Amino acid sequence: MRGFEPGGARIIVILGQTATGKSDLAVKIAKKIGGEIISADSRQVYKGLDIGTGKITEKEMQTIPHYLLDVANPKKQFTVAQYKILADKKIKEVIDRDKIPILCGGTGFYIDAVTKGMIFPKVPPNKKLRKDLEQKTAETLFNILKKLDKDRAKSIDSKNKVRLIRAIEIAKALGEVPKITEATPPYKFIKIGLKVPEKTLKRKIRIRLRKRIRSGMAIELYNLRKAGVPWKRFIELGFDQKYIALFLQGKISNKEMLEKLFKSNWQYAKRQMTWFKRDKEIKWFSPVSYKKIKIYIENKL
RNA sequence: GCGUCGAUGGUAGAGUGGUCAAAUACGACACGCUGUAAACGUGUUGCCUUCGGGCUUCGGGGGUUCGAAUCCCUCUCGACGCA
Repeated sequence: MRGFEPGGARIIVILGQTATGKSDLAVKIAKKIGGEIISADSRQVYKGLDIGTGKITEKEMQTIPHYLLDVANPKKQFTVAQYKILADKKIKEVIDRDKIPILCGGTGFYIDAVTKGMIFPKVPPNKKLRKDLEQKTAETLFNILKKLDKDRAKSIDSKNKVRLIRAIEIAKALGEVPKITEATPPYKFIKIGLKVPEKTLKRKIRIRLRKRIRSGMAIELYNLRKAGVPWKRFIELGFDQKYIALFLQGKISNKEMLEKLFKSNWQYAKRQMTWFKRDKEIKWFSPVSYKKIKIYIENKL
């Protein structure tokens, strides 16, 4: 720990729904204030998933360093806990270089993991146990958890199998689920949210989709397939890759694919907003009011 | 023209005399989330309500019945078959 007092170093966070122009803004700001960008996107971490996830291109980066892109193998599952570790490290590095970290992305959970200092229990996924537990009903799982850890059982969503399984996994490994903890990070976060009217956003999503398809989103996935990523995995990699994979396999028509792609993008955008809405620290701007954003940031720095 | 089958809530699609404001899925809307988060889960989804209920719905009209989305007649539309 050197140099900065708690609350001293500033980190800019740029978040918002998909297709609102976060990446562009981040680059602009970075150039202005001497920042470096740390992605907060749960899909762009994967190598080879470029067009389909809207990953920024080399050219668009305009020489600004971007981190936490292409850090994971698409065949393997990447998780928040891993992200959190990598992000913390990168932030520190950037600050040590006297640059300003700009956290930019649309994955609310990843952003919170960093900005709220979430601490994840160090229990890696136990594949065998999970497979076992997956067979059981939510009710059964809930009862198992109750026996292992009453406290966690009280707060958990008793119908959510994914959560229940993880809780049991932790409880089995540690004897109990550690109380949810957050350690306030030693930074000050300036959270900028980009918001666009519903109609505009829908249009933007449409336009972007068309562009992605034209740029060869399907080819990109086809290449992943050839590189040995199983079709099954595409479903987990995200909606764009899911529906394109279904199309490539001849399971849905072109028309159906386009409909699903748009719908799932839009639904995602709404879910993102549900997440962001709760964070009262976010200051919302229209992506076109760059000047206002700039002034806001400069006042906070 | 004759015959058969069909017409159900935003969509698909169950229901074939009461337990039906009508399964289920999708969509829509809202919400939750501490190692899958583009994931996963929850709630609401005819109208009104003092949350007890009340009211109007299953192509249109008419009937049978204590009671019809369900049975009968008829009309409209659609699919198929025969001419």
